[in-house]
Amino acid sequence: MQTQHVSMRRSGTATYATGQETAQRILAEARRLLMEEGHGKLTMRRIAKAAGMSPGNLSYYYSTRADLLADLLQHVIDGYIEQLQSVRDQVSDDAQAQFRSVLAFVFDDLATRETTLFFPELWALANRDDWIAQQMEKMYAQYRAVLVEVIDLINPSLAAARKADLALMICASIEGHTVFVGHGRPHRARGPQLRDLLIDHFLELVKQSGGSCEVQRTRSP
Amino acid sequence: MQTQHVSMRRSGTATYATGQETAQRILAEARRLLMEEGHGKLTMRRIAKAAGMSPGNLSYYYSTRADLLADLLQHVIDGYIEQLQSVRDQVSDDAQAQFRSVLAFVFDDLATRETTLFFPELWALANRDDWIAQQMEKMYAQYRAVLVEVIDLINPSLAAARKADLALMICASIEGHTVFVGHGRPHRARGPQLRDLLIDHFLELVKQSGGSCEVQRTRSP
Amino acid sequence: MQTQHVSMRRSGTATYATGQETAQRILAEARRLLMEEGHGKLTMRRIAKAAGMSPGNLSYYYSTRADLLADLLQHVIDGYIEQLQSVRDQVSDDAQAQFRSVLAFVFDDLATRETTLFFPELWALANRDDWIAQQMEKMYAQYRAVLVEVIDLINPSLAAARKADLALMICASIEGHTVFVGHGRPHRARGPQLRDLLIDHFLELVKQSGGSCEVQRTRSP
Amino acid sequence: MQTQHVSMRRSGTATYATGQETAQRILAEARRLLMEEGHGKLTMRRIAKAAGMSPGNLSYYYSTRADLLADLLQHVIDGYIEQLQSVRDQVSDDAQAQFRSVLAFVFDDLATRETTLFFPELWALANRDDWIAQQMEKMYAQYRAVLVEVIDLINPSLAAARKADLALMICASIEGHTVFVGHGRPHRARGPQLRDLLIDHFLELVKQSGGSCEVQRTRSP
DNA sequence: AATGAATGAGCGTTCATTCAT
DNA sequence: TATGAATGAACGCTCATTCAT
Repeated sequence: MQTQHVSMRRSGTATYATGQETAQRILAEARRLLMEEGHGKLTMRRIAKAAGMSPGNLSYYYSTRADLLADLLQHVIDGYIEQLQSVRDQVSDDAQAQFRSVLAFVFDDLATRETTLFFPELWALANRDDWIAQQMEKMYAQYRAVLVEVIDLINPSLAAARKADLALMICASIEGHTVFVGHGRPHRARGPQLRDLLIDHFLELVKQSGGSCEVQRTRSP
Repeated sequence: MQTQHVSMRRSGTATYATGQETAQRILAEARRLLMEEGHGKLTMRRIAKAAGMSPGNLSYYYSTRADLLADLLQHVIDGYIEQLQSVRDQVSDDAQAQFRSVLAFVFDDLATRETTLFFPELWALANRDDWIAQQMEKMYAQYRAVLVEVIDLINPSLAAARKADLALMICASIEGHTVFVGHGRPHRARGPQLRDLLIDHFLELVKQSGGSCEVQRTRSP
Repeated sequence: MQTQHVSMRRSGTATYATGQETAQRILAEARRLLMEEGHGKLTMRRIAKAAGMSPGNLSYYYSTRADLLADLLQHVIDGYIEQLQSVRDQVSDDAQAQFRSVLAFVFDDLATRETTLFFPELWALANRDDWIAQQMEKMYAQYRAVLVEVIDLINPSLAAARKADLALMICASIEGHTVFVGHGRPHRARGPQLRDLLIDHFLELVKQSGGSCEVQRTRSP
Repeated sequence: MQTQHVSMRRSGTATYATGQETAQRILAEARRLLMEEGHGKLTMRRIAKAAGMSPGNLSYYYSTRADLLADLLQHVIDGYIEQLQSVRDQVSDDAQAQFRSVLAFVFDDLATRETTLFFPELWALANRDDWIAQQMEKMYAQYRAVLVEVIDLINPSLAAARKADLALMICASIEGHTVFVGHGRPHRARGPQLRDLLIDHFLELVKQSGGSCEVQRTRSP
């Protein structure tokens, strides 16, 4: 919308080893700053200082703040995707156990300082910037793809659209808890209880859910 | 219906008619700016310009940005609380119908442009500012209090702590949908389906849920 | 030079009793603020607030800051003159005792918080504003007039110009101690010793000083 | 002769030639402004404009006004110390001649435009800022150290504390004349007479003064 | 005699960005 | 690759002042 993002954001080609390292350092420090101070304080100067370089040199790597922000987001999001996939690869055989452990991982992660601070910033940013919204959706799509696979293992008879809806609802519901039981949030102490309550309940829903994704006001008899 | 909220932070007393109008205009424009542009662009100068006044005069009404932000939040939050209470007062007798209509209202409201834009900003702000976090929690506490009452009508046998947990979980889960099915968000089209699916299922959960708030891994007979 | 001071600075005529009181209050509070915060923080707003009135009303009494400052200076200076004269009236007969007590009063006064804070501000202001310089000179002239009278009592044989020079030198020397032994200054503890040393010696000088005001490199026979 | 003082507060490293020049220009213009306009008008913007640069660039060299002020003070004070020491080094052998020439230098310097304008500002600033008070005291301490040495040459029998008191009293007395016989001040014409009167008199005092620093009310045989 | 309301300039400071070296 | 140096706009905020009421 407002900002035009190109896929190649870094202008310093970072062909030498030192340049590569510097590029990594920039993203790492920017990530740290974003988490610890919020995106309002994520200024070029601060990033440059944190990465031990001059503002001039930072703008050699990223000529605009928007470019840096774009790469940073990719960087952070990639990290989450990796984490999620490694979790999924670890658990095995039992479909329900997989379901539980994937959701438990996400729920527990949401209470980390990093995630609690980062995601609300991301959500707010996605409201103003299409590119960010797009990257965010990509990330969540991958997350939901994992969920759909596990749901399919548990209840293959469900319609595809139903599975997608269930995954979306589960994902959204869990994300919503960030604001309430996240790091430093008022109901953090209820986190574990809510996590188990939510997971149990969603598991039941997946198991018993009918084959249609049509609205079903009543499910009785 | 719109109540006139008395400001706690404004130093301009707004005793004259013109002052009253100006005070209203400030909050209205600030609110609009917060939603349209995000809190990063909610500057004193921009608000002043939007309200058609000099920066000096704005700081006659609000001597600091924090004061203005505080009043703005109160203003917006009070609006939500009012809406919620009026919804609750409208629905009648049947407890389950009350449950459905309160949750449906919140879910539908979340898809309005205003709410979709405002709440993520609020969540992000709450991470950096204790006062905002506190006001936000107050608002959600009132919301959940309504939920707890309705839950109590449906299933009085539940332990108090269980009711509180259920209300919290329901509230958090619905809020989470803002980012996915809110205004302009990628899954907005699935909103109605997700709403009904979620509400039906939470209703089931409330009805069948055991009396204890302890973790119950198995719920089968 | 820069500022044009008129003799009638207050525009509010203060014909009513309440107006008179308000005018007094303004000066009193302005004086207090000047002493406690320095003239850099002596703003119209602060004075208005301290005097419990609106800035608008303050500018009814003093339409510009310069006017207020002018009256304030007069006010403060008048206070000092009064004090000095009352001291002189109190001491009696013995000329040398009068000399001692007038100088001791000035020296001790210079260590009060008010004087230590006020006079350097005055000196600095006098460098930029002729009117202030003029008022200050008037004040010091009155002070030195007293000194000259006392010197005359002690050693009438001195030439008039010599008496004036002595008074000026004594006055200047004592004032200089403000910066060193004034309130909160590093050598405050030596104040009493310096005072007595200085007074004793100036007294000797007055007593023995020859009749001419010409430069006398050698005083030996 | 002019030594290049290394700044302690400047953050711009001024490694290039242009940077060096700019740094010099800033201090020079700031000094000029302080003397010409007074410390109340010594603003960052004015300094920047006077030095022909943008406010942004000024704050590249001095990130805060306090830092600039600190360096400026050091700059000016260092200049005075240097001057004083060079004066002292120039005069030779005769102790009394040294005494006369050091005091005469200070007294004459006090009538220069720069000194008359600068020192009252310094005294006023020292009342509000501890750091400034401290630097000022350091400067005067060095000045008095010179005086003490010369006093010691003239009258070695004096107690150390007595010498210190005498130096302090002489220093304070001379400084006090700034306001009366300084540049543009009403009694400037009497300067030379007062200078000689003062110096002669203090020299007598130093020569004849008893060995104790105790108060001596009577000195007569 | 007093207040509320408003202006517009100025403050110190931070910012993204540019460019010569 | 990297730094030093510079710009100009914007930030929140305070100020003296004005004026209708």
